Amino acid sequence: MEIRDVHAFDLTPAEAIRLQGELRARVRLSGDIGEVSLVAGADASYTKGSDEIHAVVVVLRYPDLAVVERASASAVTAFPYIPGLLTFREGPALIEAFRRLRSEPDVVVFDGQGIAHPRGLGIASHMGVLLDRPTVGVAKNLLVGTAAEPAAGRGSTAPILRDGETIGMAVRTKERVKPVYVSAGHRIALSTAVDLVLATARGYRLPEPTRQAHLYANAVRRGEGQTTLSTSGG
DNA sequence: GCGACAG
DNA sequence: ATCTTGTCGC
Repeated sequence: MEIRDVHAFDLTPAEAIRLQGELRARVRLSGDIGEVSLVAGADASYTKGSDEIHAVVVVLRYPDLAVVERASASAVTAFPYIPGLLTFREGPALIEAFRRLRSEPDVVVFDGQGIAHPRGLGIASHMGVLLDRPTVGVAKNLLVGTAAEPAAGRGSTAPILRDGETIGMAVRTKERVKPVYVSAGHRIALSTAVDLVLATARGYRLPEPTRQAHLYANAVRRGEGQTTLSTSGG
């Protein structure tokens, strides 16, 4: 993907928090993503004891969800994991993976929060602004806010509330299985984000874009990353 | 001051 | 996130 600006990541936690305050003003919570033909999933895997990170982006064709491209980038993280500052740890490697991507996905699903974040700038929103592309946050756990338990059936939802405001939606993607927490990332409405998650979740708790990204990230970490129909790197 | 805390 | 086998439940 084309990525114009050079973005700062080498910051102290205090500087990172200040930058988030500036970037959240650029997040847009609306926008018609139009006809989706390519959906991407982004994720990262780590090597046990080291700070080696393996970031990947997997592009799937919509609606059949066939994988059409994979890109990866491995690096040594310079930032520790601090709740609320995840992007400063995974962002650099993810940006490189996107830089190596040839296709232009219509929307990207991230493993983590969108605006359901202490400062309204989870990894999906942050990356959305940097990539200037529609993004969705799909987290396995909440960072802020609370949500009631959605009904047991697939497709049931319950708003993620924070100070009486809806910042996301708990979505049951699979019957009787713990819901995922969806929040708008950038250039997308929450309802559209929820629709996309349900439309791409087929048989598993996690939607296919993130599920495929998970699998590929682990493969890359184990040195089994393909090159055949994908873009490799690292 | 005491917990909570995406991946 | 990662370390890890079998096991209980739908």
